[in-house]
Amino acid sequence: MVNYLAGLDAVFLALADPTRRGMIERLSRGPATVGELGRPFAMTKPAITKHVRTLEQVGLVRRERIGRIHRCTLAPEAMRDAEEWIERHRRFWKSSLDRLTRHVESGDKLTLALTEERDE
Amino acid sequence: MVNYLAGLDAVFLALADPTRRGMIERLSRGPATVGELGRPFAMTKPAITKHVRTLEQVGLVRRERIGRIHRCTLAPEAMRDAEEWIERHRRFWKSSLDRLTRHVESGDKLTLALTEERDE
DNA sequence: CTTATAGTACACCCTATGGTTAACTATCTG
DNA sequence: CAGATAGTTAACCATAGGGTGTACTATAAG
Repeated sequence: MVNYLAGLDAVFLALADPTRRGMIERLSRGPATVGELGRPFAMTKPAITKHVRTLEQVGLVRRERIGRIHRCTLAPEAMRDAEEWIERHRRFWKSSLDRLTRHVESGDKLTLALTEERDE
Repeated sequence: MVNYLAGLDAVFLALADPTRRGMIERLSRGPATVGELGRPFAMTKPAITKHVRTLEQVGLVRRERIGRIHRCTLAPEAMRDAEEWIERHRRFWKSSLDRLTRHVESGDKLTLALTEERDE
């Protein structure tokens, strides 16, 4: 019924890490190598590799090998679904809040608000 | 230097789960009890409790106890930072893509594009 | 009082995540 | 060729996440 795009899980999960968000911020100012992406963070190269690969796998980063370096660029189209999802539910908020307010103001109609969605 | 709001970690992580996104979708159509939130999902009550608590802890859901039921409402203000973060980097995309395109079109200036941000 | 209902707490399991060290491949440079 | 540089792979570790079953609290209802 509700469509849980598997991609949303992955994108939100990728964004839930400060290191990866930092990499995205860096990439939003232009392409960078893996080494450059990792330099600001106090962690080893394999850890950096993993983060970059995560970003690549969820489609947020594209990679191009040039000689021995890997040139990474941001591919923020992958963020569209995530942004749309959030935006959609932030919009619904206002209307549902209005309805709620109406119920609250009418006192004991609260119970109605609670049971109106039950289907058993 | 870069401000990694701890809250962003938590909100993105909360959104990275289909069950919790489903609960938010449900709540965007009006308040609901914990039981109502969990009914669509094939999992036990303690699991539901945990998901709801997660949403509550990151500030996406507010809870009000009425007798033995817990009335949950959406508090999507907590999504603002997340949405803003995404929107910010989706905006930067276009400009950085423009710069990239310029470099690509000029052939061997690619190397320049890769080194221009190094500060060591 | 007794039972059903709403929800939580606790102990536990399994797997995924984020990190490490060590060793490796591949490219660039002297 | 020898060495340095960029990056990955593999094995491992600790912790957190999502789920379970069972037991519990508290309110509602007969």
